[in-house]
Amino acid sequence: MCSRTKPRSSRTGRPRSTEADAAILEATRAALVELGWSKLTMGDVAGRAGVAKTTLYRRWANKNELVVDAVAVLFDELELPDLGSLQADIEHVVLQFAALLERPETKTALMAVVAESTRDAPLRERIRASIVDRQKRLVLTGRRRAQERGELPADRDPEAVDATDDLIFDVIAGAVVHRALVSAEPVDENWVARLSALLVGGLGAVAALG
Amino acid sequence: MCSRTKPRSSRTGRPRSTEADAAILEATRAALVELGWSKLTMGDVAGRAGVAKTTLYRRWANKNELVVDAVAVLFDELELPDLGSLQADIEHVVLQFAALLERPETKTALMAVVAESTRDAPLRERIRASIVDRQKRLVLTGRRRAQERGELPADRDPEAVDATDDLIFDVIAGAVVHRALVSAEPVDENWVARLSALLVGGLGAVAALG
DNA sequence: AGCCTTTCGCTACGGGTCGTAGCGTAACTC
DNA sequence: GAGTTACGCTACGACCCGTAGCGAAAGGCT
Repeated sequence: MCSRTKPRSSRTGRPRSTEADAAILEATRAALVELGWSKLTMGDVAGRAGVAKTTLYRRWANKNELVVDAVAVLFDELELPDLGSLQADIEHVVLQFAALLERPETKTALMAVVAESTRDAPLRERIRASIVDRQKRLVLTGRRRAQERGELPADRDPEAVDATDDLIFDVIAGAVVHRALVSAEPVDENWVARLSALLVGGLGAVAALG
Repeated sequence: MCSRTKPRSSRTGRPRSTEADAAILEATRAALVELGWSKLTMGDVAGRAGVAKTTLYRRWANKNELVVDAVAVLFDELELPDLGSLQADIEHVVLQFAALLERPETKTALMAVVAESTRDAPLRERIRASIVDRQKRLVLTGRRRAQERGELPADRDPEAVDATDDLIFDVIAGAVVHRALVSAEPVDENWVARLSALLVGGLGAVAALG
């Protein structure tokens, strides 16, 4: 980020209103809660934010990118405190992620923008940078801690480690999303306990693959 | 299905054209491939199918339900041949499911209708009945076969069995979808081998929870 | 201060899609 | 043949999109 000669407001002229930025993103989340993704319109968001519609289009090219930015900040809440065991860490982060998916803003927006991203590479990259990578970092630190505790063996083949990290990430995030949005059933302690038991029990078998 | 007094074409009057049904669903899939979910319009589908727009609205209330029906038939391809071991069965069905998700019709449509279903209970039920349950059945038969082979212990607590079936379903389907659509990386033999190893290795730990 | 540049709110617009209504015609049942 | 329903077609109001043009506001630069 900020890699190309820092064109921050291009140095001259009237600067972008940061209050407008915040108001627009806040209005977008409010509109997502009330209307949902499909009925959200740019004009409605502009009205809520007390801003002209043209001001939205100066900042975001379309509804998809606006919604990604509006929802991305919610994923800053995700943290991974050290609870002393791999299983406890997993259960904590899964419950956190599930709580995030229960919020109406994310519930209606996340799948929608992912669906759009299948035909829009820039959008896919934006989602990856502002949402997906932020979650994936949790997997890396969780594994590192488990290795420091001796719950997992130290790294041997770095490629295998990366592949396993990718797998665990897709399994955890995918399972929670599928449970919450497709099966539409609660992510409660019972379910989380089973999922974490599956992961902790299965990680040894995966590591044995080398 | 057909539970309420079988109103099949209500007995009198001109019957619905089954050719039109097929043409519309086929046209919907073609439009999904060419245009994707967001740019697909009812008028365009009607034109492709050689049918008036009003004919579409007599059958489907909106774009969501039409697309669900158009995509649902693709999930009939999913089968679970007995390959002799739980791990082989898992790997086969995962590769099948991944191939289905690689098709542009399903890739663009599946996440979109799931996103819509978060605010549309009838749509959610339609997806469950015509797509989700069809996949879930594979998990049940896979488990049953593994038990018959002795790879998994016989049932004790039926509630625990149901909970584990639900978990396995969400983990497999969720992981594949997340890998294919969110991470946007290939579901290849390497990845599938790791996933199935994780599942087979972890199932014992889950069963121990009772 | 004055000039330049950019953003702002506002209005208006053409283009497109939605979902429905109304019509005359076609197809099937009794 | 009479009754009923589906069909194709056209037209329509309503809505949303994304942009253009305007004068005014808010900064930087000399």
